Amino acid sequence: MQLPKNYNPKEAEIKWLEFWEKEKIYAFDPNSKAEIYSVDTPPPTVSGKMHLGHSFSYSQQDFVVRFQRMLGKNIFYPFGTDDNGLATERMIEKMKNVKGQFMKRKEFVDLCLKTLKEIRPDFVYDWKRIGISADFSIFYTTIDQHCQEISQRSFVELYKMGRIYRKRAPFVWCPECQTAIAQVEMKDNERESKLVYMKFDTSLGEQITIATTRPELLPACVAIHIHPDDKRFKHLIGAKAKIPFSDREVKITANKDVDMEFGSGIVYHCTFGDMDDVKWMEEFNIEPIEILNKDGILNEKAGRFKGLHVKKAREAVIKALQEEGRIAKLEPIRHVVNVHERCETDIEILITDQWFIRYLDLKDEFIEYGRKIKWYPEHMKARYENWIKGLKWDWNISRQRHFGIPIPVWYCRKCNEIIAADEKQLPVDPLVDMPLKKCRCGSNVFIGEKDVLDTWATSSLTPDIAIELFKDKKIFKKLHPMSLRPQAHDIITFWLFNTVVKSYFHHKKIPWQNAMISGWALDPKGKKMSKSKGNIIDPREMIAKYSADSLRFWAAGSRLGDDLPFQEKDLVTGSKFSTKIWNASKFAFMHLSDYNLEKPAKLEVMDRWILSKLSKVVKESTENFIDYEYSHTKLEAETFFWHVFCDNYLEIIKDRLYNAGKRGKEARLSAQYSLFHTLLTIIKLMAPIMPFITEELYQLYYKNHEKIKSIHICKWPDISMIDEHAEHIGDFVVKVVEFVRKQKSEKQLSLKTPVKKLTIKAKIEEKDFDSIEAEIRAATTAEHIVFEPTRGKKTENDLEIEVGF
RNA sequence: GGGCCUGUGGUCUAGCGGCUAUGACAACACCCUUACACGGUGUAGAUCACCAGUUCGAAUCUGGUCAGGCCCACCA
Repeated sequence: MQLPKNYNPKEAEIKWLEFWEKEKIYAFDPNSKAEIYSVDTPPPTVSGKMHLGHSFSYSQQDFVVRFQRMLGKNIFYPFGTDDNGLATERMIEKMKNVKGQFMKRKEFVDLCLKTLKEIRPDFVYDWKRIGISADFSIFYTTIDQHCQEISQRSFVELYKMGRIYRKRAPFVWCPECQTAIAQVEMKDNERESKLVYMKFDTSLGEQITIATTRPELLPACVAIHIHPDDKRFKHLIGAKAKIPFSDREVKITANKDVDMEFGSGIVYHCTFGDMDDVKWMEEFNIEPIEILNKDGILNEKAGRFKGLHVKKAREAVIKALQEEGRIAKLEPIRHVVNVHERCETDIEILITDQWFIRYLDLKDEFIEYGRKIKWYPEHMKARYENWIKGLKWDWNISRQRHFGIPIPVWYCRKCNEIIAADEKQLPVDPLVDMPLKKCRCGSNVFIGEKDVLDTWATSSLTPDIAIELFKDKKIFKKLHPMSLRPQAHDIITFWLFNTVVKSYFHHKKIPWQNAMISGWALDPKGKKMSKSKGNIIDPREMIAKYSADSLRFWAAGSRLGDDLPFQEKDLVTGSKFSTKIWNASKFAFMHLSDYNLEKPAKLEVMDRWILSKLSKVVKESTENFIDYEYSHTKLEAETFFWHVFCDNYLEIIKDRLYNAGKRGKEARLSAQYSLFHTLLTIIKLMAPIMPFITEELYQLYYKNHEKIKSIHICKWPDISMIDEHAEHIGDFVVKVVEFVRKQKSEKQLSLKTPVKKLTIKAKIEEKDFDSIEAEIRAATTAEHIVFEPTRGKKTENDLEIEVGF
């Protein structure tokens, strides 16, 4: 069998992708009796492009899945895309140059759906291209009817449980997107700003100075706070302060939350500058004064500043204060403001009607559930618990957007009663559909809820969504809880946590037994990759330049959970590995063309040596893979292949393979047998990491013998041919060979140069030496060998070698 | 401010109680050896961030310091 000189990954990888799909190699079999391994695959957010971080973490989960498949398990590995929500909405607005808010909802939603349909196949192809072995026929998109139904059903069930409520409450709001956003959707932006020192009159006659970065909220000031221990000001507690530009007076109250060091040491309490303001509002039972509209423009309650946008109002208030001589000073300040991560707009806190899931009373249960899940790596659990302990708000699930899953409720026009959809009628669009029953008051005139569900309210149901693609209820029992949730560490606090929450409510069970948490791909300097920094690496370019296998090989180089700085040269390593295994296989297949699986009566020492070492590698690799330590498996297989198998074993057996006449047919057969099994095992060990080239090599030679369609459904190697004695002798041979090589190298001689006389003194039995003398002779090109066994006190490692040229 | 993680030759990395501390890339020297020059063999290069402790013995365990990363909170 003659292999082409070079391996061409560009052609081969596409060929095998098509083969796997056509032959349904990764299909889940709902009727199989084999143990199931089910995966709650993260649905990537459709953005038209896979980024390097995706290829990193999805490769890592794929290593594990492919390993589990080779253990003979029935793999349930669905694939979905997350294309519901604000991210998609903004993407479509950009792509199509439209604004959702100026369109009819239906029209906009249709445009989104149509556009998604166009771009989705390309997007999903990126995942196929890196060799993700999901069953792409088990497919969902979080905006499809199936997901809508499940998501709305979850809402209705929770509503019936009394877990969902609607409340008018202060909440984080994006004036640009005009929707409520969650805590996790915010990010910090550092900014140059002015700290404004404003002078207020008090009922005691003296003036006080208050420092703020938000002077425009002046008309919304509801109180002044002073620390009760602040000697400078405590006499003012109980007095009143007059709000400039209005007739209002507010109370000066004692509040121990005040930081006496910041600004002037006096806080003005507005509606709402930050979350503290909200907290104090409740604590002191103060009525808010809402001066901001949803678009960030001040309303009539702002008096003379009405109609101005926040930023304009800020300047206007400063100017007005200056005119009245009420500015003590303006201090430049660098501070951090919260912005909406999608559009980088400063967030506001507004009082709006929102839907919430009540869950703060269940923190202990959620922590308990987290402890039932096995975390890989374990320390990631700490992040989960930390997050729960710090939770302060119920889960806001409503968004004031167009594109999303509608909240399935109506309001009775007559009595304002909330009517939830009937489970039978799901999915519904309350703006189009009507409830099945009349209101209790007898009315049948309803107003549909306009709000949609936040995307996490749906993606927290991915286990249900994926499993229910099979209508058979028995399947659910087999698949739930799922075996594995793979994901990256940045979304532990929402996607992972939210899924646990939903599973708690709907199933009273953990959603999965194991969670494997990947790290991040960082830029070469170890910094996070982001568009704004311009340090993005496009995985597609890397695949085109190297190969998907090389990219995966790189991703296997980092331990689970660790971040990995990207260096392009690391992809070269993967490609080199491919070349090496290609060439080694070329050699092996050449010498195995006449081999027919016969087992020799007796295995030569060096063959027992390699098989024994291989057995240990297999054992270690398997154990590591079971613990999600694919990087160890990769490293071990790599090192064994390159340095034990290629550098030494192949060199040593060449003589037997080429010179059967001199060394004997049995000796050659023994080498063939070992070569066959060792290489096959190496290819299998590497198959989860490098699925393409291993498939290519398998199909070229081994398939004829193994009779299984693809290497990826072959059995994971299980060999135990440990032979300590052979290892000892074999190691001795390698030491001698290496020593001679070194001598030749130092004398700048070709490795072919014959050795006239090779003298070896070692603690090896003569009969053992006889068994490998021919191997040493061939591998060192020695013409004459003198062997002296050493006895007595010398340790086993004692070895004296003399090389005479 | 709280939590978690990390700190090993120029770069990345293995090791996580006991050997002259892995390996890759880069550098240098040599070798076209019948799988591979997209290769092979070798050489040089690390006081394992710093300090203290536990121990017969620490890169490895404990405490502290410093530096970096991530998450959370705060920033009136």
